[in-house]
Amino acid sequence: MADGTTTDATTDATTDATAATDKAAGDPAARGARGELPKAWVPADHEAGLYERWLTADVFAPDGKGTNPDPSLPPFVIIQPPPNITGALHLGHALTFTLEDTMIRHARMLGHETLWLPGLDHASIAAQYVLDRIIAAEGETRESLGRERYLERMWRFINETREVMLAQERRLGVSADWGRLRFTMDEGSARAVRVSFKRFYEDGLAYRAEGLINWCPGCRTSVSDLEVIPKPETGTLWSIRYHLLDEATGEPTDETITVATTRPETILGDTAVAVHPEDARYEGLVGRKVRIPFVERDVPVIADGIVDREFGTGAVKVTPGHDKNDYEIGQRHGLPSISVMNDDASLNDAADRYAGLDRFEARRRILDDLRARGDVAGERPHEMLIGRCQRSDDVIEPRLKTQWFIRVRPLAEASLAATRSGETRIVPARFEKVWEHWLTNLHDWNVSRQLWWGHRIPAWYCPDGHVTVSDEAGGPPACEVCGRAAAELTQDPDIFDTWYSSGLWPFSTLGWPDRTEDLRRYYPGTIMETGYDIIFFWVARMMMTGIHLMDAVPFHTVYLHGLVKDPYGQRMSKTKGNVVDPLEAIDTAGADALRFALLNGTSPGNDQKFSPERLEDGRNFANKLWNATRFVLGARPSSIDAADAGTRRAPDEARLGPTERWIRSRAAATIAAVDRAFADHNYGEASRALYDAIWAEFCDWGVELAKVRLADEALDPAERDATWWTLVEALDTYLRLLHPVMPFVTEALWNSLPHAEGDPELLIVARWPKAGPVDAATERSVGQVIELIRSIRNARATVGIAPSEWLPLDLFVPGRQAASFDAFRPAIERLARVRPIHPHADRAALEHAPVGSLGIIAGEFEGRLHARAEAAEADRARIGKELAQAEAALASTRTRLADATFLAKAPAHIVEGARAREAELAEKVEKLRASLG
RNA sequence: GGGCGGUUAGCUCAGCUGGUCAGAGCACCUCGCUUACACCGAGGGUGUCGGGGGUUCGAGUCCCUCACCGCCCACCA
Repeated sequence: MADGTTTDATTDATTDATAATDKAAGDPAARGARGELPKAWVPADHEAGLYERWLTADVFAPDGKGTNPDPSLPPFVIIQPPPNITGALHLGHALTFTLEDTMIRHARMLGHETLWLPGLDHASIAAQYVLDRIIAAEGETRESLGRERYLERMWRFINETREVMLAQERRLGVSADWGRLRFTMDEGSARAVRVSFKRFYEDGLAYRAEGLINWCPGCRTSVSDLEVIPKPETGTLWSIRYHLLDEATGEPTDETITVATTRPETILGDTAVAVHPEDARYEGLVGRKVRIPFVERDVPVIADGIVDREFGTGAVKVTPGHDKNDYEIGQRHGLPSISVMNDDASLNDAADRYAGLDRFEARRRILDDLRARGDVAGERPHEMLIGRCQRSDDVIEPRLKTQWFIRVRPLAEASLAATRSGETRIVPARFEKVWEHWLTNLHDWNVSRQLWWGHRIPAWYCPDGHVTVSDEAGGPPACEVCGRAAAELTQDPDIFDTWYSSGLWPFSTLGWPDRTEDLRRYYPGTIMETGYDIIFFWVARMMMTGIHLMDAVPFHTVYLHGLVKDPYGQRMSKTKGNVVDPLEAIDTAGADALRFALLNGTSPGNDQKFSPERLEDGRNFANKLWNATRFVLGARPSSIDAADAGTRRAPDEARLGPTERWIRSRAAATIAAVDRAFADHNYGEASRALYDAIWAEFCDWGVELAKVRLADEALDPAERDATWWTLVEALDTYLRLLHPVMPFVTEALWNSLPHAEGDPELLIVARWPKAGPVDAATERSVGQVIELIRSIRNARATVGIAPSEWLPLDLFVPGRQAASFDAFRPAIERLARVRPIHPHADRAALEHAPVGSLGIIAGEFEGRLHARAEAAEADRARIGKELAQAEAALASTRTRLADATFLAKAPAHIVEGARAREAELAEKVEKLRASLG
C-alpha cells in the first residue's frame, strides 16, 4: 500500500507538469521572447511557465540532460527535512525550502552535480492527532473505525495533503529532483526500518525492557523525552504525615515523618520514604518503616543523596512507578515499583478503593481522606513545571511499560567524535555547545509507540515469550529461539517513533540497505539544512544511525536556520491566528519576493520577524531589476541591429570609458562579495549585497551615467556600443548572482537578454560568474564625480531651487581630475542639472563667480553654482553646518596625531591614514571658509 | 539551576579577525510625472551603539559585571 500510493503521487505530479507546459507554450511571456519585455514584473504571469520550463528541460535531476555538470567537481548533496504530511506548508517550511533551493541553485551554477532529494514524513503522532480531529467531525473515533479502517482513512487523507504540499513547494520554486520523491512510509523506508532495527538488535543496541516512559493519556501512547514540554504552573505542595511503625510491634504509631508532594494520588504507589543521608533531623529514622495510607503498605525510610534538604520537609515519598527520580532511587535501593494507573490515567486495581477514578479526581479524594485522618500537615501554592504532551498538551504521566529502547551511549559518543574532529561542522558554531551537552547527557531512546500510523516494530513474540526480530517483510518463518511456527507468533502491536524512520533518511532514500550506486555517489551528503528546533529530534538521530549503519557521517555540514516569527516576535501558530500563508504571500508579491523577504537581513541560526513590509521590499526589488533590464534592452543603440544583439559580446576593451570601467569594477566587487557571503553560508548577506549593488550602484549610477553616454550624439558609435554591451554584461552578471535567491524574475529576464556563445538556454544551468579585478583608480575618480553631482544636488535641494532649473556652474578642475571631468562633463550637466559648466584649471578663478553663488565642495572638485542672491543666503547655513562638522572632525584627528603614544604604538598605515585625513579635512575646511567668504 | 542568543535611528536589522563603522531598508519630511521603474527619482532629520567597570594609543567591536527580553537544557518532590 505504502509504495503504491507514493508512486501514484509522483506520476501525477509529472502529468500535471506536462499539461502545464502545453498551456505555457502559447504564452510569449512565459517563453520570454528575447529582446522584449512586458511593462512590469507580474510574477503570476510568469512563474508557472518558468517552472515548467525547468521541469521539461530536466535540470533538477543530478544526471539530467539539462545540467551538464563539471565532472571535476564533487557532487553537491543537500539533505532536507521532509515536511510532515499533515497539511499546508507554513512560513517555516518556506524558509527551509528557500535556503535549500538557494544553496542547490548556487551549487548547480558552480557546476556541481547536485542532488536534492525531496520527500515527506508520515509524522506518526502528529498525523494521528490531526486525523483524529477530522474523523471526530465525521462522528467517528479511532476505536469505532478499528486499526485497519483507520489506516485506510489515513492514506486517503495524506494522498490529498501530499498533492497540496508538493504544489506549494513547486510554487516556491523548489528545484528538487522530483523523480526521486520519497516518503517515510514507502516500501523503501519500511525496509530500511526493518533492516536497521534488526542490525541494532543484533548489535545489542536495541533492547526490550520494562522502563519508566512518558505516557500521554490523551494520545494513548508513550512519547520521547523531547516530546514532553515542561510548562510552568501553580500547583499545590502538600505536606503529608506518614506514620512510623513501632519497631517492636510493627504497628503504626503517632510518631510521623512528614513528606512533601504535589501529587498525592501517587501515594498509592509509594515504596519508600527518602531523606538526605546527612540530614540530622532524620538521622534516627533511616532504616525504620512507615505505613503508606490506604494501601496499608509498610515501606522503609531510606537515605539518598538526591534528596534536597532545603526543599519541603526534607523528606520525600518515593514512587518508582510514577516518577523519574524516584525510579532511579528505586533502582539504587532495590525498591519495588508499583504502577497505579491505567492507559487513560485512571487509577488501576493497585489503587484499592480509588480504582477507576481519574487521576485528578483520585487526588481530591485522597486529600479529603487524608484530612479526615488528620494527616495533612499543610499545603501551600507551589510554582512548578508540569510536563505536557507536545501534541495534545495533556499532562504526561511517567509510567512503567515494557517497550523497545535504543541504547544511545555508543551512538552518541561516535556522533560527538564526528563534530569534535570537524568531520561534520555545525553552522553557526555556537550550536556545537548545545549539541555536546545534549549528546553527553542523553538517555536511551524509547522508540515504541502505541499508535497505528507508522512502521510496525518488526519483533515477534512466541507463546513462550521468546523474541524474534526480523527484517523480512512478511515476518520470520519461525521463532528463532524455539522454532515455533510463524502462525504461533504475534507481532508487537506497537509502531516506531516517527523520528526513527526520519533518522534513516540520508541513506534510506538512496537505496540502503542495498549497496547502490546512489549511496556510493551521494553519501555522505554535503549539507544538511534545517531549523535549530529539530537538532535533537532529527539531526542527532541521523548522525547516530548514519555512523552506525553506514560507517560514515551522513553529512559534512549542519546548517541551522532560525524560526520565523510574527512582527511582534511571537511564534506563529494557528491558535494565535498570526500565521502567514506562504501561498498568499506568493499570490500577492510573487515567490521571489517571499524568498527575498525570508533571506534578506537574516543570519544563520537567528530568529526573524516577518512582516508585510519585508515582502514588499522583495517585490519592489524584483520590479526594479525588471525595469532596469527593460531599459537596457530598449536602449540598444541603432548601430547594433537586432540580429547582432542576439548574441552577447564582451564590450570592446579599447572603447571602454571610465563609466564602463566603473560598472565592470563594481560588478566584479559584487561577485567577490557574494562569493564570500555564500562561502560563509551567510545568505542574508548575499541578498543584501546584491540589493545594494543592483539598486544603489548599478541602477542609480551605472545606468544613469550610461544613459548619458548612450544619448550623447557626439560619441563615437563604437564607444556607444561598448557602453551598451557593458550594461548587458553587468546585467548578465547580476542576474546570475541573484538567481539562487530570486530564480523566477532572473530567469525571465535572462531569457530576454542576449546570451553569450556557449551559454545554455536557461539561467538555472548557466555558470556562476568569476570575479575579475577591481579597478581601484577608476572607482576613486568616478567616486569623485558622483560626489560632485551629489553636492550640487544637495545644494540645490537645500536652498529650494526647482529641480528643472538649469544653473551655470563655475568649476575648479584640478589637473589630475581633468580627464575624468572631460569624460563626465555631459553626465555632470545632465544629472546635476547644471549648464553651462565653466571649468577652471586655477582655483582662484572661482573668486570671479557671481556674488551669491552656492559653494560646492566635493573631494578635489570645488565649484560655484550660480543662483539668485536670496538662495545664496539660505545656502550659508548649509555651508556653515558642513564647516562645523569638518572642523570638529579635523580637531579630533589633530588631537590624535598630537598624541605621542598613538604615533608610537599605532601601526604605520593607521597613522598615515590619519595624516591623510588631516590634510583632506584641512583642505575642506579651508575651502568651506573660502566659500563663506 | 546550567547554557545560548538578543539589547545599535520610530520599526526591522547589518556592522568579519578592535582604528573613515556609526550604516541599510521601511516609516517620516521636502521637492519631482528628467525618454526603465511612483512597486519610482532627488534631497533631508533622527542614534551618549542597554547600564557600569576594565584592557588598549584607540572599543558597538575584546574582558568582567548588572539589568531586561527570548530560547534551549535540567532529577527540586
